[in-house]
Amino acid sequence: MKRDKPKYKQIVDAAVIAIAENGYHQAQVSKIAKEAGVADGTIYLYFKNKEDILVSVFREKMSIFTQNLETIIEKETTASVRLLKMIENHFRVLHEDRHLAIVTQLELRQSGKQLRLRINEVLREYLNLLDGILKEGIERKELDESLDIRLSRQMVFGTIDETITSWVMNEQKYDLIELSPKVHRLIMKALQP
Amino acid sequence: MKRDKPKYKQIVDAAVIAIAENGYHQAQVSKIAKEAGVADGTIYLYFKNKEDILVSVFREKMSIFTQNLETIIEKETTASVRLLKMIENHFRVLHEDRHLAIVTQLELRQSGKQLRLRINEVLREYLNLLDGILKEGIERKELDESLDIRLSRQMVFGTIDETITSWVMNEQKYDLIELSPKVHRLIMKALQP
Amino acid sequence: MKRDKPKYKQIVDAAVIAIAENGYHQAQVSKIAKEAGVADGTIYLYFKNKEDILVSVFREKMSIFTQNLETIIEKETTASVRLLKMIENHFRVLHEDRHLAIVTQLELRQSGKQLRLRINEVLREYLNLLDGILKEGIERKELDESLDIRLSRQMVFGTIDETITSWVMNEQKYDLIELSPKVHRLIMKALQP
Amino acid sequence: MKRDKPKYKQIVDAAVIAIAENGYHQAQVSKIAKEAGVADGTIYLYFKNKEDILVSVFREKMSIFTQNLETIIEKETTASVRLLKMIENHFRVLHEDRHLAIVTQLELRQSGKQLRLRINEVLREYLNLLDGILKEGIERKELDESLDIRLSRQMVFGTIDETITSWVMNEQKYDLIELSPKVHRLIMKALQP
DNA sequence: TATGAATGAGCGTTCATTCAT
DNA sequence: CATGAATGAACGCTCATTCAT
Repeated sequence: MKRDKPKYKQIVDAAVIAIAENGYHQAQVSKIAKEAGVADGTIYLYFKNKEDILVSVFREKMSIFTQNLETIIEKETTASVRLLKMIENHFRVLHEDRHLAIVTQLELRQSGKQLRLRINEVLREYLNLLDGILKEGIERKELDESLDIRLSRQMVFGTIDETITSWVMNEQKYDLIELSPKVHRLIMKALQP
Repeated sequence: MKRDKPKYKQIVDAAVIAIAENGYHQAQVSKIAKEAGVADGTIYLYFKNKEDILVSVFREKMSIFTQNLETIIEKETTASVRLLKMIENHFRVLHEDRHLAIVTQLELRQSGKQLRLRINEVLREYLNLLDGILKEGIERKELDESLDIRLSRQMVFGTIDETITSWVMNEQKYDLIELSPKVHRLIMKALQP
Repeated sequence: MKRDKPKYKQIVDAAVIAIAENGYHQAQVSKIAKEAGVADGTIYLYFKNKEDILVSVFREKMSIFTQNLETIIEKETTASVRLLKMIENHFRVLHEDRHLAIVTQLELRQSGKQLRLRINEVLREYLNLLDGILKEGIERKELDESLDIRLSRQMVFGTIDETITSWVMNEQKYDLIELSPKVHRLIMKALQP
Repeated sequence: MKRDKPKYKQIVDAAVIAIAENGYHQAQVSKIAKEAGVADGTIYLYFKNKEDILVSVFREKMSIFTQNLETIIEKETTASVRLLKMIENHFRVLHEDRHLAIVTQLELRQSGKQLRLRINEVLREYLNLLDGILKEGIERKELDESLDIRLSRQMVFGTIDETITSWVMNEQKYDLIELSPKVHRLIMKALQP
């Protein structure tokens, strides 16, 4: 409820760790509380219920991607570079936070339908930015004007998502970031005029 | 354990319906048993535990995709047509079985890490066939020889998967099958020399 | 749900003992289950929830009073004797079951409003029989015809109830049954023409 | 602990309102504090614990009945008139304070055994005055000399209490005060020589 | 084989009370 | 005196699994 108090972020971060280390279904509220160094009851001063913690985790962390992407769109002008930076950003953030990668790619997807829907609302914002990049790219003739926006977005996001999930499932053995140019090249080939 | 007895398939089919109609977390063993028309205890004569039912659901249903894809590879010779037929097949099977679509795209993903790993083993077989198509296409110069197989596979599967999930989440409002040529065209652009 | 199975009565009786010995708020479901010699979960095969156990306790036990009173009304013909037998019956049943007396007079009254209302529905049946005795007594000129039925019923039941509660609160030190004629005489004086 | 400070009465009054409006089990300390316009912690400067608040509520409010009854005994001389005035007083006070009526007749009875015993101590004072009226009435031959004091008291109080509870449960739909003469007449018939 | 009654471990949430400020 | 953020113990209920018949 009080999202600016330090304890709020403290609990969100603890939740990421607890879920990553124990799995979604084994991340009991008491474990999150212990990880955060607060009492069980304290959780409920900052969150309505357990689902609220999980949505908050997603919203707080997803905002990193969204904010970075907004900055990228401001700084860069071509669709191609914007997409490259977007991929790099997406890969880098998750590469640098193993726990977060596990949580977003594997654990949070185990949530029930209700939670999934609320998570998708948050994701929508990120995808809207991606749509914007694609639309502007088409207007500027940088991208193939016969492209279907929705389908293109699904390809871009689906490819990125599948690449990361594969990497997480392989226990993050290889370097994800250096895949960026290859992924970018593949995607651009599909999108170019 | 006895996978050929009719009751085995009966329970697997009941599980698909129970999960699709109630959601993963509300598909209790007793509901599956009732849907199958057997007693709760009977389930355990055919399956080791609940997870075993779910893995079996995935294996039995995934084999439809795999078998169809094997036939496609036999009949068709070019990578492009094979991929088109593969997309069409994938879309058609799920378009014709609403329950199965919901289960594979949404519900089964809510399972724990252990189950997901076992499901991925089953999926591997399908992806291996896809890898084969890509490899042969490259050898025959039909596809860009600089392609990274894993990355390409992730793009193809990621795009297909994301497209279907979007469709399911939109309550299957539009026609999935007629998206096939557009998805195929997009993918081929990325893969072509 | 299955009220005729022996385990149903077993649990109801266990609940009376558990509540009498521990108090309403300390009679956890697990204590009732232990007292009944069944597992916690078994309770829920026979009762919808904890409230359902408590309503059942009251209904099952109250039916003793109601059935006895019906027999008394059949056998006896005058209002005076019927009331005497009713008082004797009420006192005797609770005198012979210390636990039940504690539960009905003290513990069950601690229940929430919802439960209280449901308990009152059960009690209504008993009070309706009492109303019948009073009405018939008035018609036969055995009782004062200027009596207000509701008020008279409240006096009769209020006096009986208060007498028993006092006895329970005094730790059942004196003999309740032998109070019957005195209570009867007092009540009859008020009701007689 | 400081019962004369204004904040003490402020909290007691807030408790009556909070309990009447929310029910006994939903009248959390925090709600009482809010209703009283003080912080949760402040409650504990004036009361030992929650039970102490509730006993105080009963003691403070019961003193109204007791004081009025003492005045009545001083002013009136016959047992019959004293009882009539007592009934009228009891009915009037609760008729004029809906919240208090709900709290004393319904909500406060949901308290645990410990609290009920302490409440009964407070009630004893009132009942002692009633006993005095009855004893003096018998000595003066206004009442039947064969009466058992305790039993008579139980009848008088039981009838009054049951009448009020019925009225509260019927959502205070009819006029309670005008029942006084009828209740008085019924009781006097039982007590008269 | 098939049954289904019985089991019991496991967990999200509430709320009276405390105590540092 | 007053505050209100923090505490943590306590409990009803579910459901996968077993086993006597």
